[in-house]
Amino acid sequence: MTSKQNTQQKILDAAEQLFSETGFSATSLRQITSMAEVNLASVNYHFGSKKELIQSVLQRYLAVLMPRLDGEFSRLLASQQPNQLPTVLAVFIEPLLELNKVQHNGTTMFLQLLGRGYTDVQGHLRWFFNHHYGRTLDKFVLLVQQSCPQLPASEIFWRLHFSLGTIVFTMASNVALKDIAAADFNEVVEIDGVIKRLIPYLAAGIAAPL
Amino acid sequence: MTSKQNTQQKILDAAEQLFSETGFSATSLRQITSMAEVNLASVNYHFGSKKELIQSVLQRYLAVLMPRLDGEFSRLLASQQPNQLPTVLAVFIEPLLELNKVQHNGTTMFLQLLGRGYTDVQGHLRWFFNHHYGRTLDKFVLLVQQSCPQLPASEIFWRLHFSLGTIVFTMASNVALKDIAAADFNEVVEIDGVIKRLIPYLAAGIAAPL
DNA sequence: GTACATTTCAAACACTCGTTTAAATTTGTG
DNA sequence: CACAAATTTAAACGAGTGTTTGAAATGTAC
Repeated sequence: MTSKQNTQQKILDAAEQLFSETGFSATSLRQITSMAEVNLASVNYHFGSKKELIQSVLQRYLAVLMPRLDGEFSRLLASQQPNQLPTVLAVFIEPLLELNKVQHNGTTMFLQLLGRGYTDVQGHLRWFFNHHYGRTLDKFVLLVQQSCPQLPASEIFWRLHFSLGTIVFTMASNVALKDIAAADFNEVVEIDGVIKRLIPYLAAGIAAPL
Repeated sequence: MTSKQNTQQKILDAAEQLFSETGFSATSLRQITSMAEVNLASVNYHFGSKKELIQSVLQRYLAVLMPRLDGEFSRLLASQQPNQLPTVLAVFIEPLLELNKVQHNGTTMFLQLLGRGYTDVQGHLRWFFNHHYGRTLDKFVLLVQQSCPQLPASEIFWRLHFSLGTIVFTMASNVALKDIAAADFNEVVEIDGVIKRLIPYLAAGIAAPL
């Protein structure tokens, strides 16, 4: 029993690291099992298929993150007056940073994985996410609409998708961007720094005058 | 001679469509040559390798786009006083729209390809782009710096990459977004309309207070 | 029309991929 | 200890990948 847990965990750990570095489809099961020091066939034995392994890797983060997010959103929605947009964004982003206390490099890896999910394999992952966590996302959209009453809903729709593009793209190319920043500006940037830079940028864009 | 031109062109056309739809590495040479109705080996004969084919596909757009951009940037730089940020962005985006007059779906495909270049194969494409068009890009960064003298160069670096994410992601999911907007808001949006919406959003984000 | 260069073509190469199989091993239980 | 269930293991499978090869076909120039 301990060895089963051990094998599954070792596979998940290696997979999440390689997936976030190289992407889902570019990472082979042989790379994963080699890094995890387990047998190749154990992925199919424990998870069924590579597809299900990908979902399991994401699920480990989402199971921690989404209930927290849902709670925070409900809390903000309960307040009588509309919330400030930077507050809404911060409440969205803080549980992301909390992931670091659960797992080493949690936020970085999860957001890179999320970005990979959009750019790599769109199909089954998007369905998986919407099916399980669509309700929570609706709450967030409602919060933003309350913060920007001057904007029509359609404009908010577009601007939230613009923002999603920024987040996904930034996290998917996270490592490359950090390297360039280090080379060009002698900057050492951690994920927290990137996210802190992201909030004022997104808030200004979403609330921009028409 | 005509058949050689024909084969190369047919390969480039099929490759650019499949690359933008599926990504570089997920698209096989057999898919490309099958769609182009040419022999498998002709890719290696005419382009050398898949890697060089990818670069040729991008080069066909860049050869049209970058000289135009370079000219516009030089023109703006020649003016004595700094330019307004929305002006700089508009000058950057308008040549992108010009691509549509050169090739069918030019802008959409090119930006999707650009996005793939960042998320798929980082290595040789980034080198290729910087090596050939780094000077032009520097002019654009300089223009933005002149428009936002209060921002440090490193902050502008990050915000420009945030903006690139928005552009790439929006264009990559262009079709899906237009469908959702039409269904949810009874909006009929063309690519020009999306880009017009982008400019105030990006300008506000880039110029956001620190 | 012959000679030469260019281009096309089918076939094979060497390799990697995710998955399956069946035997060997470890583990839990009566 | 013995039996059965769970797990690990090495090997192979079939399919797909980019690339190479050498002969056939086509085009060009004398």
